[in-house]
Amino acid sequence: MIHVADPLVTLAACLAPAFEAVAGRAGIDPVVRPSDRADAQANGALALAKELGKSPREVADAVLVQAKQLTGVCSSIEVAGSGFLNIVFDNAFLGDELAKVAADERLGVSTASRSRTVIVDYSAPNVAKEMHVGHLRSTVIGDALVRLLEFVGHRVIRENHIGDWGTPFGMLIEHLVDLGEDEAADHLSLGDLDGFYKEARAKFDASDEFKERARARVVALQSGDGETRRLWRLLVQLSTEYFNLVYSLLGVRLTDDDIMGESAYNDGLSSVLERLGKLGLLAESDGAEVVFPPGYTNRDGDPLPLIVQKGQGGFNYATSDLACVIDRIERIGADLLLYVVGAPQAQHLSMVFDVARMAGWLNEPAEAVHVAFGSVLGSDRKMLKSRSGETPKLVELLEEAVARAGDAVAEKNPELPEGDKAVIARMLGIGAVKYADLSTDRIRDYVFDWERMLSFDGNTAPYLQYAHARICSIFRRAGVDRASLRSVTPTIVEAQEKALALAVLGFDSVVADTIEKYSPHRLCTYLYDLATAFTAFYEHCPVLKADDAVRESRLALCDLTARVMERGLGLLGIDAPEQM
RNA sequence: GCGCUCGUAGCUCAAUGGAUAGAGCAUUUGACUACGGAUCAAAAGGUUAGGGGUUCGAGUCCCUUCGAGCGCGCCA
Repeated sequence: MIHVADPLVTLAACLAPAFEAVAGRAGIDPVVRPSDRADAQANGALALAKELGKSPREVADAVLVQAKQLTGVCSSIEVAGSGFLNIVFDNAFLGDELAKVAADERLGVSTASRSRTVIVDYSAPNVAKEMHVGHLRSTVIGDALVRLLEFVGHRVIRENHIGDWGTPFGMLIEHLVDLGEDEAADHLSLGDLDGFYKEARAKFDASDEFKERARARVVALQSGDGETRRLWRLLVQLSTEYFNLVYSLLGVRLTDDDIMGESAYNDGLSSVLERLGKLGLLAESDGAEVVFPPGYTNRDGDPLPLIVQKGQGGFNYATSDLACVIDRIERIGADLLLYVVGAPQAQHLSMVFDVARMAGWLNEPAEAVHVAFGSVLGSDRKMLKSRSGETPKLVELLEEAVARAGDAVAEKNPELPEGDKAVIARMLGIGAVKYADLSTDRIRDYVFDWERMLSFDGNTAPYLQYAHARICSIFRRAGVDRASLRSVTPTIVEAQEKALALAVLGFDSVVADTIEKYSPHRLCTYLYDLATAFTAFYEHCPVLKADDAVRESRLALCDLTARVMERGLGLLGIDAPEQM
């Protein structure tokens, strides 16, 4: 495998010995950062000055004297300001690095030093309930993380923890019985899941007789009654068929094989209780079996319990979540559990993880991480609502995105064949929605705005897709085989070429950084910067009009940019059409 | 009441403890019969909510006040 490092990483490795020689000890970080005054800067001298009892500039000067092995990597290195080292990369070095990336299927992205078995728990819609924007965030962020983690070589297991169990299923099954199976199937296959749920709920609230039947049905379901189980499976099946339609429209990789609903852990629930009991972690509180993880208090300042068995004897979601941890670690052998779940559940998950650690189920190096995200807001900065005041259905939102993108494509590029138009509209519309969701720090709430996300200007999917399509158009005009450009060593001359080269070479680092923080927005920001660097290059550096050698070099840069853009968008789950 | 998260330009958002806090919208000005104008350049716009502290250096770390959102025993 060809390993190509980010020039900043190479530089840091080259500078470290010089810093260590000056410091007289190992383990010095040169603190290499991007710079707006040079290609890079090393700030390590400032931190070292106090330790050595010298001024930062003296230290920087000393490092400079030691740093002779930088020839071939840098063309200039100088001390500036209060002790910064400003570094300019050698153009030939950058060209060689680009050639390595061009020859690499992975575009220079290295695989993880330690491959882990990662569970990504995401999407998690509820059976017989509509998918809404909350599921959008979990699904889109989770899907991007899956793609990123797989790309760097982890064993990734997708788990869709659907809500397919619990007391509501009594009323849902009784409602299904009332309607008749065929009628209910029609109802649900139309995607009117909320209607079905609401009708059941209304009957439950209005009729004592229905309420009684629903309760009896829950008991029958939990005791494994055959006919009840069959009806339950029918409900689950109708719902998952509907989910699959949404996933397909959305272009995420979840399938029925990834479903691990709450019901899947039923058999492990009593064992959770038993094991906690044996460990002496259980306490009895108001008739319930609970665990008190330290550090949590309720309104009255009393210790807050995690309830693992209700006063009535039933289990709840905490029990199921613990069974789930056990399953993932003991059966699957996972060492990283990612929960792509909304921020409001932070305390619950934190308590579950703490209890799992207390019980010894979740030990180093295995870890569980809550990949939390904020809410989707309307322009009023309140939870997004449709005009009628309801939570918008996810499918309708996606369909509107595709329709709006279709209008834009029809307007901007009327010559496209109808069939292509529909395909491209879907890529643009879905891409826009996903990118809007992924491009801001996930922990914050974000404002949903059709016009902004579908704009061809600014940090949006259509802008990035356009940058990519524009490059593809250059190749059509040039009539070159893109693959033939991949053995070319680009010649870096102009400042815009160099800026683009540095952007391309930074792909490896940004992928690693994105994964380390579980923050897809870092990759988004990078791709936007790449597109910006490309347009500056494209503006200043003629490609097709240039002389042969320069033309080939610039075409190679174009090819690399397009490949990084397409791969980067692909890691986010976003398509990059060649025309739009 | 306690806890968690957030607070950055008019708006929407960036910014591994590093120099002068960056983009995009919107605003103003300019370039060019255009290698896809779905373009580019420039200007203007900031007490990083307030106050203290740590540090050579703080939007970033700590404390505190204010504001917003969310959570806090048998729903998931």
